[in-house]
Amino acid sequence: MTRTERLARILAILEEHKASTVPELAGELDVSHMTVRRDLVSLVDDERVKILHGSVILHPKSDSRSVDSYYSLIAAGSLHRKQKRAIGALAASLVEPDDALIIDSGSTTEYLAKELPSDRPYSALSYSLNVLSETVRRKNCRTLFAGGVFHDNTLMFEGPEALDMIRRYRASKAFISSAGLSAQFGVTCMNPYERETKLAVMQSSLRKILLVDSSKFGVVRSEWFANLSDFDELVTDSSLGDDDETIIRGMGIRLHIARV
Amino acid sequence: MTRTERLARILAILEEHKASTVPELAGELDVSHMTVRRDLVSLVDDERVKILHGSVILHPKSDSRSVDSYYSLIAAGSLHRKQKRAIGALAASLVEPDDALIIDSGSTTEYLAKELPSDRPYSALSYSLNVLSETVRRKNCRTLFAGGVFHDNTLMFEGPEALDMIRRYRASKAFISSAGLSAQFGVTCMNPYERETKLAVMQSSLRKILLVDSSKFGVVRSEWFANLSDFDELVTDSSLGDDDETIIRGMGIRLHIARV
DNA sequence: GCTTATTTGTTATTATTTTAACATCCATGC
DNA sequence: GCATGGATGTTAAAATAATAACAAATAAGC
Repeated sequence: MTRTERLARILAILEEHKASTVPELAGELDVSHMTVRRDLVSLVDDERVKILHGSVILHPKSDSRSVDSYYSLIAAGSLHRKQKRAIGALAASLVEPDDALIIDSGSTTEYLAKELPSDRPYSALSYSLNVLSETVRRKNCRTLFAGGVFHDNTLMFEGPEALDMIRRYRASKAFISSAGLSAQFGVTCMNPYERETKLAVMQSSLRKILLVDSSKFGVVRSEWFANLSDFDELVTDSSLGDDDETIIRGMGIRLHIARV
Repeated sequence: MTRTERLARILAILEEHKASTVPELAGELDVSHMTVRRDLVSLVDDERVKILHGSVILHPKSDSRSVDSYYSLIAAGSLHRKQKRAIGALAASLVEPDDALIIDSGSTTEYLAKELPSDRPYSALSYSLNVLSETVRRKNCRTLFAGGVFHDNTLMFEGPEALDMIRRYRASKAFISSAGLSAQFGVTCMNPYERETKLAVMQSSLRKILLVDSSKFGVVRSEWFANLSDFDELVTDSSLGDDDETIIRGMGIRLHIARV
């Protein structure tokens, strides 16, 4: 077994058991305790693990994998991470005191939820587990949730009652994400149930704010739910092309560009 | 500082730092290392933490924890823990393949949710965050959720849409908890919104199963939602008095007693 | 094939933690 | 006020882990 394999196995064991000891790892890997120790210091240098006298755990920073990530769409290797995070942070800064928000599902809106301000009061209606996990823990945020049947690939809940709740609600701002947008074919998503929900959100919201990273421009998916011109604002990242920027501004949409 | 406060602070510190040591905790809590040690063994007995030589971490099982306990009603010092856990486990064993469940809010039902079987398919409708966190992670469980406005003391969601959803649903079994029950004054809870929800659940469920630890017998709270005789089964712990047992059996209620 | 460098193992020493026994403090009831 | 039981603190001995120095094994270069 190579050294690299050993390091990987150590991390795997820690993932599973949360913690371990040098003798335990030495037994498991069938090497001496000194070898384990030396492996561990190299993992410590990389900030992958933390050593307490007598035991090893995953580094608190990288450990976000245990539960949080269960309720998250943001995987380690997911695409356009930096862009999405920047977009989320910029969008969060648009929240004003006493706003009534609707926050759509998706990984970009999850970043928004993570960055939500904690110094002013507002309400937030959502329907996906990843957004919910963030809003419930904020004291200054009144959390509303539209339930339904759970879909475990999108972490979203959906059903007639959820639509009713959204239709009855009035949002001052809705943060909506999409899988594709095109000047010609409009703004599109992947599933019929997402479409239904987004349609209801568009109807109930005063200002409609689209959150998309620049890779979505020109992309068309199967489910249409709005025209680009239906949105009041758009938040994206700085890789946006000049043509696209001209088109968006030409439609009178307020454009926010997050520098990455 | 009381012992209970100390236990809670230890758990809080572990939540935040993932791990700690006896000297560290002793310094933080300003008590001797022996006191910390004795606190820790009691937490180990409750399976709340795990001790490795030289360090302490949250127990892997309850570590679903880092985030989870944020969504939990089960605090370190909460009362009748063992009884509730035993009741939850026994109630979970009543779940049969293809059951359509409604799971009420509360700490007893949280224990039920934690023990839910993973070897058979069923649906579970809930409306509280602690139950939700458990059902969403089970592949074999179809999760339904009745949304609404979030109440952060009970971790429960409530509103007209939630009631609609419950009323439209048909459960083969409902697991309901209560804050008090009395042969004379019926089964009671604390808040009007809990009452509304529980009433709806009673209406929509074929078999109504009450989960209460024995300390609730003879207790009357402000909000009535059912008579004892409205329930088909009752799960409680072995400290139940003989008189109460006779009354319950006399009503034709199937009684399950969890040995602690 | 030999030498050299790198990795791994062994051992003894040092430091830390655990355990246990006993002392002290504090609250409670008589 | 005094006695009693529970919780907390102190101390020393035993167990376990960390460190360091060196030996052995393996891999790499010539």
